[in-house]
Amino acid sequence: MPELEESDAAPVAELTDLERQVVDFFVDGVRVLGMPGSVGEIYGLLFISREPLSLDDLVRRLGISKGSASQGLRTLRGLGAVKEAEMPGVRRVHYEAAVDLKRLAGGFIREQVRPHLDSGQLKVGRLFEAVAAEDDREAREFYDERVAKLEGWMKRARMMLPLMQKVLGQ
Amino acid sequence: MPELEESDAAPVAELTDLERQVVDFFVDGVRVLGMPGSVGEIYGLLFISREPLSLDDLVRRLGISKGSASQGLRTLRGLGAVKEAEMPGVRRVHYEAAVDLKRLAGGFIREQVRPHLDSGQLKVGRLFEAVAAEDDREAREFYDERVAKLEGWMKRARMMLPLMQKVLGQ
DNA sequence: GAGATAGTTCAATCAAAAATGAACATCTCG
DNA sequence: CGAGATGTTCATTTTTGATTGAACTATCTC
Repeated sequence: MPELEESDAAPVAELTDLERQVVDFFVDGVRVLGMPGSVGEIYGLLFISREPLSLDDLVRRLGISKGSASQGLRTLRGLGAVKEAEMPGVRRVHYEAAVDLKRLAGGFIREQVRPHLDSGQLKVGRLFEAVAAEDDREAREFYDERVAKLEGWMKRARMMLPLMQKVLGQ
Repeated sequence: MPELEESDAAPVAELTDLERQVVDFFVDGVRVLGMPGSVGEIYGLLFISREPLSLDDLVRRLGISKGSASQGLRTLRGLGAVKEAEMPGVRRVHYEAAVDLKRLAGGFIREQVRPHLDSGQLKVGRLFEAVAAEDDREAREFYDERVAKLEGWMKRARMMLPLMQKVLGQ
């Protein structure tokens, strides 16, 4: 007794159990890193696919919109998390997951971490200026100590980056 | 020529320029770490305050609801990012910012990072099971290699934690 | 122990972020 | 060319998650 067929959709292979689990794994992963779930879906499916997939493959298999897929691929390209596969004679471009952790981490740091650290740096500079404008000496000393602490925190955060690269790389 | 006074609100000291900047700094900071902005507001104001503040102080100075303040303080307590100040003869409990980076990082790792790593660990285990159910030998080998890679990534992520503690601590 | 004071909870509201999909390029090759 | 195929953009819709605020609990004070 077949259920009502989905009206007029092209027949699309459901994700296998394994694919579903991997996709979900990466959805969670990228969410933790502050990125939209669709990016994780796309990367996850590419990661567990034995052959490169086109944008249209992703749309059909994941059931997401063309817009999401396009935007998600743009993000992944920016991170260096996908590579275009050479497919002679095939027009449509196909992607595969980049699986070099060092490169992935590098991309993430460059695109998502560095900008925040840099703008934080700037803001600390402005904080010191704001502190200098304080008239009361005792207050100014307290504020100065706190902002200096903040500056130290930012410095340590920057120290983490190469260290991360080291642990993750190779 | 004074502007129209705010109707009937209790007179509340506006945040100073410095306070505003520090609060904004921490709002951005906690957002990057995936926490609600109000948590950053509260921690930021405590961080730059020369004396401990009560929940009600936070509500009035930041212009947030009692609910947000209560919930935000709960989160910060969970992280070990605030301390209750001893104030003999004062009923209402007052808080001050904990400013030991090692402790802050430890709290963040314990509350926000560890749970994700643990659940990821579990999921990788289930992935290996799903791979084992694959019939085609070639496919199974490919999947197995990929999931093993994932397992390796998780291991490296776990290696990062003590390292972070080390760089940030002391 | 009655009334005030302090703080928490949680259903309802609101706002920020993500996803959609139609319109718009840009190709490709017959 | 020009007709299909491919991919991007972006205004709108949807979803998610944060915030509010009223009701409630617990605790002090006299």
